[in-house]
Amino acid sequence: MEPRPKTRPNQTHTAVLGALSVMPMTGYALRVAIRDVLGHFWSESFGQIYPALGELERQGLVKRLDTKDARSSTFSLTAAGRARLKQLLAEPVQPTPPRNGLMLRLFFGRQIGPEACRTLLLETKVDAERRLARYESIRRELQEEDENAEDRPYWLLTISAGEHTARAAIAWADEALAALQDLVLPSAARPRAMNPRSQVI
Amino acid sequence: MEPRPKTRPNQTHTAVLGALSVMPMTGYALRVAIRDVLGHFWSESFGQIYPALGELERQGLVKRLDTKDARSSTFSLTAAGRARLKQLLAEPVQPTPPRNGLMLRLFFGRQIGPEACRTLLLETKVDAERRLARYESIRRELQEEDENAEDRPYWLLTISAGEHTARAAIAWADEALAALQDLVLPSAARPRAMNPRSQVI
DNA sequence: GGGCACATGTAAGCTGTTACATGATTAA
DNA sequence: TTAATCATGTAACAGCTTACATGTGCCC
Repeated sequence: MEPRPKTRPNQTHTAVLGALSVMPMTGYALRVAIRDVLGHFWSESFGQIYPALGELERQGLVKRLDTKDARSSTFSLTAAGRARLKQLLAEPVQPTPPRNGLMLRLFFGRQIGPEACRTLLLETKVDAERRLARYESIRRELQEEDENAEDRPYWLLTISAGEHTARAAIAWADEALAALQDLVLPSAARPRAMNPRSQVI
Repeated sequence: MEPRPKTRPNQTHTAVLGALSVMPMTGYALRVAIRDVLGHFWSESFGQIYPALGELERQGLVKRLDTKDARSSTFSLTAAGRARLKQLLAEPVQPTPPRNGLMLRLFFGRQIGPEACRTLLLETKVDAERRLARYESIRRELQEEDENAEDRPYWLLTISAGEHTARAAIAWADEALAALQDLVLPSAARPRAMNPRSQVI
């Protein structure tokens, strides 16, 4: 009974090192950056960041600048830290097991009925529209500013992914709402039979 | 210091009760059903299912049928269990904090370079295509069989979501691959400047 | 006879969230 | 002066994964 045969690389480390690769930051700023910039596809809980910084410092991957103000310290990546980041990013993506509460509810939608499903879908659609608007505004901001020109093309890839996903969610919600409509109404009441494919893309 | 002010409802219970609402099953069959049927949007690790069944049995939400074979027991939903399921499904969807390893790698793609990103995107695309094919075949199967006619429209909603998502992933991957191409080649080498929007939908 | 699918569980331990605790600075 | 924001951390614990442990029945 070996103690620990397989340690998965800590993904928090990847995110923290990555954020610091863009610019040195305090722990607090890291939290804000991860929430506001990576927020579309990543999250770190507050209580993870400080322990991670401590661990990374112990390993010599980040170092504290700025000891002038004793109450706050800015961390920056060391050369070893940058190397470690590349290593971590090169590792295969570990797919996170899916857990989509919305789909779970819809799959068992018979138990809650079409009306409740309709509400869920409308919420989903509104949410996707909000997200889409945000992505589009972020894209505009990014394309206007001249900072981080080297990183920008990569950042735009993730924005683009968000846009595609949001548009797909909107199209799906519309289609699903129509299908529910057909389910509730007597079949003859609506002329056009929904062919799911016809709505797609 | 109160002991536990806020207990989030155990989502494993929802999935297990939901699966049992379709048909009575053994723990083993539950695991298989959750993996094969809900697998596109849900997962339960093996070690969760038996403890959950025990807890649900203690609460009188499921009961053991079939004590004829002592080594295996089929569980079915009680009336209380069905009521509890409806209650759980009616609760607001708790959004799971996102953690998308692919996006993390692309966002910091500058560190690994365009070629590594290209590889990631190609893998993503192949994966999405495989998923899309699976969804389409499941849809066909579902539309042919006559079992579970009441549940089927809801199941199709989730299949449809999978199809939309997969198609969006494919379109995005194509667009992203083209954008990377532009990044690598000198700008004049390719006539058409990529306007990300032009490729969308 | 061997391997695989069926079947049931337990134990160890990591990951990640939430609440708690504390304090400085700044804007209204 | 009071609230918000900046700032740093710790403690408790829920949730989940993985590995371990065990056994039967069936098919090739």
